[in-house]
Amino acid sequence: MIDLKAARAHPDVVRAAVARKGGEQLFDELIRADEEWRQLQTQVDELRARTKLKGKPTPEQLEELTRIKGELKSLEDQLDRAEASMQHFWDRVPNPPDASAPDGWDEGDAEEIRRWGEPADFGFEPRDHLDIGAGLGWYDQERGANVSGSRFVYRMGDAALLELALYRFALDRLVARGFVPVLPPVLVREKAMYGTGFLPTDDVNLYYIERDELYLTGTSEVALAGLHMEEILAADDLPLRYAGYSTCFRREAGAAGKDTRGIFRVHQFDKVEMFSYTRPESSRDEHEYLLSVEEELVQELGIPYRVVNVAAGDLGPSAAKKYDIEAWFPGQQRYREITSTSNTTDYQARRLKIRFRTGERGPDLVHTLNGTAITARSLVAIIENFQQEDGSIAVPPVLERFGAPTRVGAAG
RNA sequence: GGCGGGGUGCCGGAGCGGUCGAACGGGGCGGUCUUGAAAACCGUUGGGCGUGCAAGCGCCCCCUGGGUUCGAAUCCCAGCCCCGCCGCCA
Repeated sequence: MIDLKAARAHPDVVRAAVARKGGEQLFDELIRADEEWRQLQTQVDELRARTKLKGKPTPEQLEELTRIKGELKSLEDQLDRAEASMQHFWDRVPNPPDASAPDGWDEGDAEEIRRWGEPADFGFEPRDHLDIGAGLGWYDQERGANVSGSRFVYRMGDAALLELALYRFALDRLVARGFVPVLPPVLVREKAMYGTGFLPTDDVNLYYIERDELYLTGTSEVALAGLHMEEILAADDLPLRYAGYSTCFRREAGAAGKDTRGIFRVHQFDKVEMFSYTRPESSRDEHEYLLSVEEELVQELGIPYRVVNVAAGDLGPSAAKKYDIEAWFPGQQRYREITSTSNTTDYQARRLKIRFRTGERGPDLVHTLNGTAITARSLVAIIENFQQEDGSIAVPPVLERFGAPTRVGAAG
């Protein structure tokens, strides 16, 4: 949710910002509904004040009370409806994008910030991860589809070990930086999903267990953000940094026909996710920090990549600013997203009611940020970038001590 | 799944249906005392919303949502959560 007080004080400014995400209609509706709600609120408050009596009422007072209560009843019904309407739009107006997020609406409008590393010159026709793993029994799409449907894949053999090594590697590096490692729940209640901003706008992409009224999380961001919901944190504890490892579930509605090959886009994958709670004035620095951690991890693995600043219109509802790291994928001959870090400012914190004690004034909302450390997609990048002509993979040495096989797919 | 107990402020813990946003203790903060600290003493200390430049004023909140009542933290119903015991099963 956006800052309503700021929206009332400077509607033009907020409207213009939100318009870069296509939210100007919703914003106008919100302002209109808010005015109606406030007007009714004032009326109701005044009436209620008149019903406040100490001790037993006299017969005349009783009569007066009955009259006021009748009036209150209908006014309160109106107030409830007005509030519901206001809340409806408030839930949907997106977080205003940061001024430094470029204009635009899709991937092509992202601004490239820098490149690192050189795509390898193979001297042979590079294959994609599926071709490479084919003879090695790494990825079984057919049986995955048979058991679970399309976009479900078995990862087996050395591919499984490599993946686990990658997660353990990321966790190790994050713990060394002071992140608290977490194995979070992947089934969450509606309020956690709502608070993180995936509901109500993104519900087609969520798996839902109707019987227990629980949602499967598409990222551990949900459980990590929910970890402190409805809490007032101590200022001295900030920033709080967590590293969550979990399986992620996404319906990928609207992605039909896209990236159908291999494990690039699947309904279920694993991820190590960073999540920070900060003071408002620190979130920009924290965002740069999360990006730097992501880059260090990718650099340590030696994967060539570029960093892009995602266009305002391509941000989700929660993010004010987002950096993607796009790795070079030789099998596709282009850069594709492997990690993403967002500053959601106070948007999630307001929904989740996460505040911190300021000392002077009352409690203030924290800012929350998230960033991918490693996903299975990074493994795809490794397989494709470090493939050898003989079909083996030159595994990044750092992964060995985390259980990766030293040479995989080797002919000899 | 069955039975029982319980959910009150930062924590512990009271609360005949009206004078309770809430006793008392602890903690925090400010002060007195002290060379400094401790102890002692005094004071202070929940959140949200509306309105106002502000001081302030008003409304709402004692797990959540309904209900009874002129009036509910206190009574009734439903839900959620926590604790204990039994059963079943990873």
